[in-house]
Amino acid sequence: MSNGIVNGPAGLESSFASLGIDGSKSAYVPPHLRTSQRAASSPSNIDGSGWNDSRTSSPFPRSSYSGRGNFGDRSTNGQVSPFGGSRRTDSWTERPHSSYGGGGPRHDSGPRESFGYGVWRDDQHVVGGRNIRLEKELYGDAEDPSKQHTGINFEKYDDIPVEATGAGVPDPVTAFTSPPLDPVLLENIGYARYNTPTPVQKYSIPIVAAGRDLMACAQTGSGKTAGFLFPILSASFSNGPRAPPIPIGVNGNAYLRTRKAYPTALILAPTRELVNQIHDEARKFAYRSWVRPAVVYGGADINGQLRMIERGCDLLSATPGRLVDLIERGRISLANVRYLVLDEADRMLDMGFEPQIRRIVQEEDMPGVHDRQTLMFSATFPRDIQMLAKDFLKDYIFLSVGRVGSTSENITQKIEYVEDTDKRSVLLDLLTSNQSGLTLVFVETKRMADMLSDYLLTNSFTATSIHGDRTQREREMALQTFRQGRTPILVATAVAARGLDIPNVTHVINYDLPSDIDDYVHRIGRTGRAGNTGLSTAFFNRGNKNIVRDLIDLLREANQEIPPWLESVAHESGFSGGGYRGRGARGGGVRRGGGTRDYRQSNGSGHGFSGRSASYGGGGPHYGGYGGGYSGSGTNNWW
DNA sequence: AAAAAAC
Repeated sequence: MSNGIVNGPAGLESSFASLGIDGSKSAYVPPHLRTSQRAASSPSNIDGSGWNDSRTSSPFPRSSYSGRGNFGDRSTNGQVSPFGGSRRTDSWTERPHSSYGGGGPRHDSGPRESFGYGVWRDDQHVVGGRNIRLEKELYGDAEDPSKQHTGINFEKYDDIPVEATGAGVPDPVTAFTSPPLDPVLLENIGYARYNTPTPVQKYSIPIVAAGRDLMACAQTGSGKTAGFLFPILSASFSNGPRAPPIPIGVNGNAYLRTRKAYPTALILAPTRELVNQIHDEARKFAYRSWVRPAVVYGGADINGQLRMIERGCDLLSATPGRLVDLIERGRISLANVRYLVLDEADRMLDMGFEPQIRRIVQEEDMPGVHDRQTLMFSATFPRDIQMLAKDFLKDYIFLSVGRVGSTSENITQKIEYVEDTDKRSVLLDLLTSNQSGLTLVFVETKRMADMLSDYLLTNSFTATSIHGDRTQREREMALQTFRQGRTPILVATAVAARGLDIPNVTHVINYDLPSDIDDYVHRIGRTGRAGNTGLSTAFFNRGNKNIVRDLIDLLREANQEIPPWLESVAHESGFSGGGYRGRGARGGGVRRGGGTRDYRQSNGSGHGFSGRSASYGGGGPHYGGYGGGYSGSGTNNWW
């Protein structure tokens, strides 16, 4: 597999095209020359300063401030809207980017600039016309590997065990149809070439549509991002924004009073790269609608982000710190939030993040738990985290969904005994023997990430690194060149462990094992994506004793070979509950018999859950037999 | 002890 090394990435080429550079004839740009051009085309360059901002570039559109639709650009809207979706607009979209130049937000949008963007006006959804240039940017070409996706065209869907518990679980849908999905969203789903809903989507769409809260266990690769974006966007398209909380027109014009954005949906995630990834998805599915997706995170120029949210901020993806900053500055209000999503929720609620989340959700102006819908997603959901999470949820449905093709089938997990002093040379051996696909190497410290990537470069391996001490620009560059196969080896700290959806990662190497088994689960989840196989290799030595019990349990669950020496180490470290047990509060075995379970289902919880969680095996034809406990499924070694 | 996340 070429990894796209040979064929220049389409995104880069199109950026070159807009620069007047013929990218197609010089696919390779030496690293030392790459920076300025690449920086300009970086998908996360959100400084908004002109043409080079590929993600927010074009057409920028109407503000979603408190008064959206009540004043201001009404005349422009009027000119755009009548064309609806049927009118071809190619000629308009071929304008050179330079017409937007000069930087800064544009408030004087002319009619043609609104193609691709709709508005909410007079209590109606006025859908924007098509914008072919934007479509190419959002959806790429079918052949472009860097735009490929999870969640398409896999027959294995029907084999995946699903368990939904809670009172009154709605029947799953079996296809993308309208209803229940908004027709505009359906068109966007078509543009993105998603054909069939994944299991998590089959359930999340009706659950969210029914107004229910949700706690969902699902791996990256199971389509969970679309799992929350689809129902949220669908309902938003139909219902429009909430009325601004600030009385308009005390003096006839609230316009001047506030530059505050009032997002309808807020999505929180633990790393900057992850919110970026979510934002990219949101842009695809919000196309032509009134919903303006926005993204804010630290480490990047805040002024560019301010300009971006001025141009519209209806569905906001954010890391917690920067969001709090913007709230303090009075530029974002959460008063209009209808939907709150915590992605990688177990991380968001663990010790490091929980206070910030609590502040955002409970101590700012966000509507209370009964006046919003709250959705949580994660690949792992320890019991203690479930207990914490219920503070933010109301009568929720717990959904547990496997991956496309069980993880045990897709990922071969190897454990090698390697002393610290030998790790480097063993790594070189591994890399030499494994040449196709992308390799992700996890280390425990930022310092080690630097040292190791430097060592690999010295030994003629094209590697780069990503960790929290690198600048945001460097981080995004590393991720981008990795995705494109230009640097097919990425040395990473835990920053890259969760959620990142990178096609073609064929090998995950745990150069240093994490001390928490859930972290291990997240890390190896970067490979073995839908329809592909993946290899995971871990270097183990006596310094990793703390994880040995959980690791053996996990390997056994996944039907993996367990090296005899590993059992020995486990024996050495003793059986009695002395083994490391994570956060202590998790019940029983770590993998809990084949899936993370709704803690409300276990006996003795004494929480008084009413309505006896109705274990649900799915009403659709494909889900028979997957009721509580997965007892009916043949292969159920997933988690 | 380390990593992540705001300036």
